[in-house]
Amino acid sequence: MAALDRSLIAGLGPFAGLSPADLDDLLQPARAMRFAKDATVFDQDGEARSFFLLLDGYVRVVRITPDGEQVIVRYIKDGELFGIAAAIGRTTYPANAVCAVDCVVLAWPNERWKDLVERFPSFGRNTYQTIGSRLQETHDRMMEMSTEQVTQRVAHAVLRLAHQTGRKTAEGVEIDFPISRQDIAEMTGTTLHTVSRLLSAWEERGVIRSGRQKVIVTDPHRLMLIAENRGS
Amino acid sequence: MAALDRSLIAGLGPFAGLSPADLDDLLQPARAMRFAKDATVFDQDGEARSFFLLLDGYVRVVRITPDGEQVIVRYIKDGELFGIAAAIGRTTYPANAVCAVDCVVLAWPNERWKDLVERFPSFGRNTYQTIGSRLQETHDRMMEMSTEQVTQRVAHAVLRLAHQTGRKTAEGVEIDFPISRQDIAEMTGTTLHTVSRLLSAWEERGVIRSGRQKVIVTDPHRLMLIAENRGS
DNA sequence: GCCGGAGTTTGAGTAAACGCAAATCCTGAT
DNA sequence: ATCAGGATTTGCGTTTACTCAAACTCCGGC
Repeated sequence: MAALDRSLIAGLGPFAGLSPADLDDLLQPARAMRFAKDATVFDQDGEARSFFLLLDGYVRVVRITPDGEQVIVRYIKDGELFGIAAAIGRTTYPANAVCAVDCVVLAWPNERWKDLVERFPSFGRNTYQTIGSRLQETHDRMMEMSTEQVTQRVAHAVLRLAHQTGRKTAEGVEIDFPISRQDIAEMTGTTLHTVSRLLSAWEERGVIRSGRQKVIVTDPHRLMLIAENRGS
Repeated sequence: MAALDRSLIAGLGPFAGLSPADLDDLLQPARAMRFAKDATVFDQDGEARSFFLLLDGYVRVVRITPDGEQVIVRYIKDGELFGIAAAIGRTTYPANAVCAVDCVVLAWPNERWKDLVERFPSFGRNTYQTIGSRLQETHDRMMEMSTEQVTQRVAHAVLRLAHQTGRKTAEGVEIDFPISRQDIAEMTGTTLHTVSRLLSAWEERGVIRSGRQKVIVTDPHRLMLIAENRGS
């Protein structure tokens, strides 16, 4: 196997502040892998053997309830670490990771975690910061679930997706991967029917354009007003 | 000021695996503080100057929404760290910390965080593990909020409190600090009215005994069935 | 012992969102 | 070009839990 090139990961958040030589060292134990759309990178409760960096694509992190319902925890975009159970002392993965599109992934064996963090402290710090901001985000979503009604939650979710993974087009900001009504429902704790009704109403009023597994936000400001419960 | 005695923290989870000498070192920069019931240890968005260990009492971690609603994120019990913004690279506290009863707290200046973690790596590992399990717990609650209805959420919350902070009495397991219907509502994303109706119904059926700011679980098994949506 | 106020209970009406059902649309595969 | 199946839309009845309102209870302080 040819060595991986350091340019793959140079400049990515988790590796900020590392020298070219460090990057080479860090890449040494990593393996590159490809996954087709809808393939799972790891399974909930499966033994955590590796931690991952998403080089290209989008990964959906999904938890399954005891009675089979799905909840989408977050979307991972390229440049982000995921499956970092090792960092917090877990031995199994807490959720499924499913590719929303074809993906390219780097995988490190979990045994190397301790070693790598010791040799590259800034990598450790960056990773813990990532975990911290995810904890923060999760709290934010928990607050939304507690205090907002469905309309606002869906508006917030769409705005968040557009902001984090949006791609500018002629019509507006388009969410950069295929996303169904069902997906949005699983992010916001509602049903695909309700999501469909909301999106239809917003399209009516020119706030978004949408189609099969596609959402384009054409009037972010208006959508923000809806999210804040201050707009039509 | 007299030096703090290492027996204060010996045996607590965050300090597992440290020698008596290490404990003394660790305590060196710490200050003990007392807070009366309802006093706030730190404020949401306030500059994070310290991180804390709860020596005695119970602390409620509360987030306030932009329009003033409160959401109880978690309860801290004695022996737990809290306000560890520094560990995840934050400079402000993400929530309020309010004493549910009179409390005794140790506070370390945030500047010492990096230093302490470097000198006592096991302390760092334990702390990150704590953060990890809180992330986990938060995800669990988010799933509950997404997929369960109010009855089950309240049942789960009461069970969790009884389990984590319960005190055995003649009648059953009593939650160890004063907790109002309003508090339970703010933990589960509902209203005090609905909580009151549920508790009354459960008391009717002998599952709990309750009073002013007091809840005793007399039939945990039955309550668990309710939480799983498999019981009356 | 009395009083004030926070905490709690309970009722009635209402609104939000779900569940079910059926029709339609769209896309990728053949 | 056709077709099958997933995705979406939409209507309708129902349920859940909220809101508003009012009464009640109990504890702590004077």
